Amino acid sequence: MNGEQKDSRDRYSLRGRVFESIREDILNGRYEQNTELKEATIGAELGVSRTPVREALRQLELEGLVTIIPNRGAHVNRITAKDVEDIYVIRSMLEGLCARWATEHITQEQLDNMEETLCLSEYHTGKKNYEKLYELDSQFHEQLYEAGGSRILNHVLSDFHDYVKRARKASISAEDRSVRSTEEHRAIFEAIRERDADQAETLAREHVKHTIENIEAHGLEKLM
Amino acid sequence: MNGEQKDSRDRYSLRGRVFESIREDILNGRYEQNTELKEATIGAELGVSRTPVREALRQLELEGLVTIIPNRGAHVNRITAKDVEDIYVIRSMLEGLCARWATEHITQEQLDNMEETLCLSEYHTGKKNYEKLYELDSQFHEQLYEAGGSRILNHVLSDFHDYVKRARKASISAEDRSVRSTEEHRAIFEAIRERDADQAETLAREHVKHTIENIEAHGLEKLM
DNA sequence: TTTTGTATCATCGTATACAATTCAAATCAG
DNA sequence: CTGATTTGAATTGTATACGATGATACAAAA
Repeated sequence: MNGEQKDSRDRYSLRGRVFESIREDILNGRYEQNTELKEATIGAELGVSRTPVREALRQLELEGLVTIIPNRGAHVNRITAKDVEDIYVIRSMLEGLCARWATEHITQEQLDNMEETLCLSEYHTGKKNYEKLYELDSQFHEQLYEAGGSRILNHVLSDFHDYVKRARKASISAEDRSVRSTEEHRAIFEAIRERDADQAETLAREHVKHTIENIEAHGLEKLM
Repeated sequence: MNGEQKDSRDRYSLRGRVFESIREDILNGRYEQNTELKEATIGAELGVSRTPVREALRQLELEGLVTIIPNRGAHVNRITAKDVEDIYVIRSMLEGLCARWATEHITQEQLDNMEETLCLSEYHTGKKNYEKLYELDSQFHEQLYEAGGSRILNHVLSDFHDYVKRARKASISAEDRSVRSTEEHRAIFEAIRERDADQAETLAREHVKHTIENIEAHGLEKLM
């Protein structure tokens, strides 16, 4: 069901699979806050030894999704409602910046790919196929991050994008929002294609702001 | 010589020490780009087995400081001049946001701690003690990040702050810049204390912008 | 000469073994 | 009964063993 995957991540090694598995479980809210993650237990559940589990936990610690107390163990650090709010404020600024940079750097091929995503989005918006729409929304933003041409900015934005996936999923599944969201994507794309950096930046900022407003209107607290 | 250390990082375990060691070496530019990092070699150099080295390399991979090709090995990913430029643009926005949030959240105790740092900075600016000044500069910014009250924002800003440490060190070691920088810190602090969020945001943004301008004036390329 | 096959070797990926640490329950002194 | 101490089970931290993977060199074939 889930094709999304950062290129840098190793989905084939056991460690990579364990990492993705625990990460998804945390980001999808399948653990209570502070749930203890025991190496042996997780290893047994996933049918691997402690070694790859340890490595995965160490990576998650660096991301802040897990807290490790030496000699005591690892605990889940959920993304809180406040985290989501903070991320949206930060993303609003940074996606604006990214759209600006994309205006300066984007290639014709990247433009074509974005437009293809956009067309599919418009099609599935009509069909109210929210599952697919979420995927396309992710894809549009990832293409934007790529087009920004900054590995640093891409890195933080991609992480944030993952962290708020639950909120984004909820948001996109409301009909009025999905329509507006797709329209806003189109507008951002047009501004980039027209090389209007100011407009692209403004639209991208507003788009992110509208998204969080929609999420909060539907109740962020009860989501997280 | 180096007291700085994120609380979350484990400096006592072998893995923690290996992680910090390699990370410092990369951030201080002691490796060529794409240097191959062999688990056994590093382990031998630091007198530990491959296990903690592997865990450290996996963490560095997540940060983007190392690229791991499955079954082939780990390679150094240096921070490039472009990365530094990008980081300063991003930091300019985010430190502004952080100063704004700090204005809303800061406690009296945090204000007192910042002022103490500031006094020491002013003292050592006069003494031209650049080593100490760099440390105090780091401390001021970390206190600001803490005062912002957002673990998410703190996390990204702290990482970025580490990533540009070489540039920051070079910048602070120029007399005119060190004086100006300390003055700007003082101004940001006053704005926060006076609860003037707009002013704090503007000053923080400008401070970061001035820093990168100074660095570029002295030649960023040859630094990295 | 170029290509292809194969042996060898360095290195990684994972499992396992063992040491160190923590926490709590049991024991003991007062 | 209280509080300190000991003991032991559970868990993590580190080292090592072993199989798997991919690189390299060189020989055989085209």
